[in-house]
Amino acid sequence: MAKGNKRISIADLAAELGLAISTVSRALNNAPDVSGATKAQVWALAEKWNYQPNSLAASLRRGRSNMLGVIVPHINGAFFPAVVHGIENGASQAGLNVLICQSNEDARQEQKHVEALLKAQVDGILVSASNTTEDLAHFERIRAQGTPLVFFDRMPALPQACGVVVDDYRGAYQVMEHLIGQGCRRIAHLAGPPHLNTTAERLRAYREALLAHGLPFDEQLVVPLDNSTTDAGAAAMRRLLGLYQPPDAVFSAYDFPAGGALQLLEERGIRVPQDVALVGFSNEPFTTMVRPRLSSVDQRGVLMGEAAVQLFLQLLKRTELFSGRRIVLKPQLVVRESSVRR
Amino acid sequence: MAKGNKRISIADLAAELGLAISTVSRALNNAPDVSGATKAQVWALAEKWNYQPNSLAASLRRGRSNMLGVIVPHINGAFFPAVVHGIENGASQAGLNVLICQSNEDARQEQKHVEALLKAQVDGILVSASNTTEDLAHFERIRAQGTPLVFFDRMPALPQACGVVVDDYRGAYQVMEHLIGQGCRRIAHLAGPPHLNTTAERLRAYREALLAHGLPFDEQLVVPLDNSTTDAGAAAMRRLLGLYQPPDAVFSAYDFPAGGALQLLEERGIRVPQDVALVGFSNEPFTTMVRPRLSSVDQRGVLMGEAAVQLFLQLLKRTELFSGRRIVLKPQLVVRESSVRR
DNA sequence: TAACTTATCGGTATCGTTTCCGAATATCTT
DNA sequence: AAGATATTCGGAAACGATACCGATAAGTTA
Repeated sequence: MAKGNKRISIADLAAELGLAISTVSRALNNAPDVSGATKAQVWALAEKWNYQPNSLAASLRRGRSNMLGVIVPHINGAFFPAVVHGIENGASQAGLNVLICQSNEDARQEQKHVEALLKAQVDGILVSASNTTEDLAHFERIRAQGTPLVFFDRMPALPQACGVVVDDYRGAYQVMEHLIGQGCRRIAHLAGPPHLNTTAERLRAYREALLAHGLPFDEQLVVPLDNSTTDAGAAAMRRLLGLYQPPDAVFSAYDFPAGGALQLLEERGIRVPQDVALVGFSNEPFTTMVRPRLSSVDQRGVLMGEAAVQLFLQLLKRTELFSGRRIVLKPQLVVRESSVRR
Repeated sequence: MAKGNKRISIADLAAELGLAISTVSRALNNAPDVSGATKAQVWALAEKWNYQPNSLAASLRRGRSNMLGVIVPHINGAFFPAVVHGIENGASQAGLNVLICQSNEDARQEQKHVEALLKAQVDGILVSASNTTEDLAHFERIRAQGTPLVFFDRMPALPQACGVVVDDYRGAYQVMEHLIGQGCRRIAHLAGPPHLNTTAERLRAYREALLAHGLPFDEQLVVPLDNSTTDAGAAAMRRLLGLYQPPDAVFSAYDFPAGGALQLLEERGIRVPQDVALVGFSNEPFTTMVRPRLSSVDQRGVLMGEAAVQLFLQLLKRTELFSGRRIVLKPQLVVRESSVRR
């Protein structure tokens, strides 16, 4: 072992081999203008001395850090972890490290994370916007810096934003057709935030599917959720049951509130799906553990993450070509006991 | 705006103000040997030009990157996301960025991630070992580099490893005392991997609690789980039900298998908790959604993450003082319907 | 008044790479 | 055999910041 405990650099290798630093550098990078013989020498010594390149220095010189910044609202539930997993798949294939940040549905934290990521010189930023994000200045700033930016799932209303989303409208529409096909005529909707593209689309599909099938759209049947917890779902369900004409089906924009609604219905002795059919959204693992099993819509998390990285890589090559480009994934309705009437 | 689209450096600021680069640097760092007047100048211009320090350059020079590497087996379920959340809390307080990697319970991926993190010059590494980690060479390498290393939850058998864990023995022992107190006399255990400290401790507590209460230890009642899924739990439960003398209680080392066992018992028409009492481990959110609600043990994820960062910070100051130091958190038994007999 | 602190700032080496450019040798043309 | 082209390597300038050391001016002390 050379140099005692100190970390060794290409200068050390160069000195030992009597080569120039630049030659060692190109040898390690397998450049074409280094002979095979010297490459072999360099590689051998690097191996022997366990040389670890200082990626900070390389990044500084190159101008890029080989790091990908990711901002998610949270990593609870199953969806965002799945996306993160997909991102890591794609990133490791491309030789990129991934910096993950949680905004906790807080716009201020999101801004902070954007600043931090830009300061850390990430090569690109992948973000799913928080619930509370109204001001979009920090996203503009990313573009201004020339850093590739791609959204996933939650896309803010930016004209030329790139991103990959699931076709929420289509998924929700399938839910509605399914419920209507099961004979439900008075379908309620537990709605997410109206300013989120995802939940807005689900609501739009809810409405348009009703009208398309000659069913009335009753505003009383649309209950906004304060958050995506079981409690919020139970509260919303309680309100629906207090109606003069309660619904015979509930389509929830999220799974956990659907679970909460299920609990309340159980307490009240209302049968699911016979009295009230129930469908959620996200296909959380717990949907198969409750009784009756909860129908839901799968959002293709892993696929979404991988697609987001692909889009980023394309953006890296030719920014202008992919401006405004968005990839739309097909969701998958998973029908279970909670919505099947016999 | 100056310099067109280019990112500006302290050299630009220095040139504009007629100062030396070094002075600008110290001004920005609020060094004591810069006058208040010039500091104000520098800060004003930095603000006006939206100067963003290049942390790569600073890190290169300083020798530390302000980044914390984290390796988790996965971010499914609720526990590890909670830990990650705690880590982010602690890290952001300390001004550190967090690099999160998933090993997917694969020792090879874990090694890869260690290499990547070391190459990325992280200031420290926080890791919960994978299921399949036998060879510990990559952990030794971290120590050899002088990089602080702290484990959480899953700790390998390294003599002087630092880490923060939950008292699995205590938690499991409480479970057993609870079950015995409920009148259960033939308690089975769905066991996790024997080479993991966590699950090994749970098994040990299972055994010792039995003996301490004068109950026999029957090897047939200990069923190893292939993984921590519901299917594995159902399979294990099936095996238990095939026994000549089936158990009257099951303590599962994880929640999801407990959920699977619950499903199977329901299918067979076996009442929980009257015929078989059931307790899991991890306190997953779904435990409150199934019927009967599942008793479980909370592992204090957020707290664990924060404690891990604290331990890292101490390690950073005085490595030698905290060698072998481990923080032990108290778990919390949460009793629900699945284990309460009346 | 000379010497000595103190406050403030400039110059420069350095961190470890990459990359451009040019030099030296070797190989290939007619 | 002389010039043209390829191959292989070395030198040196960056990248952007930090830190050591020395210089200058002002204030203090004897």
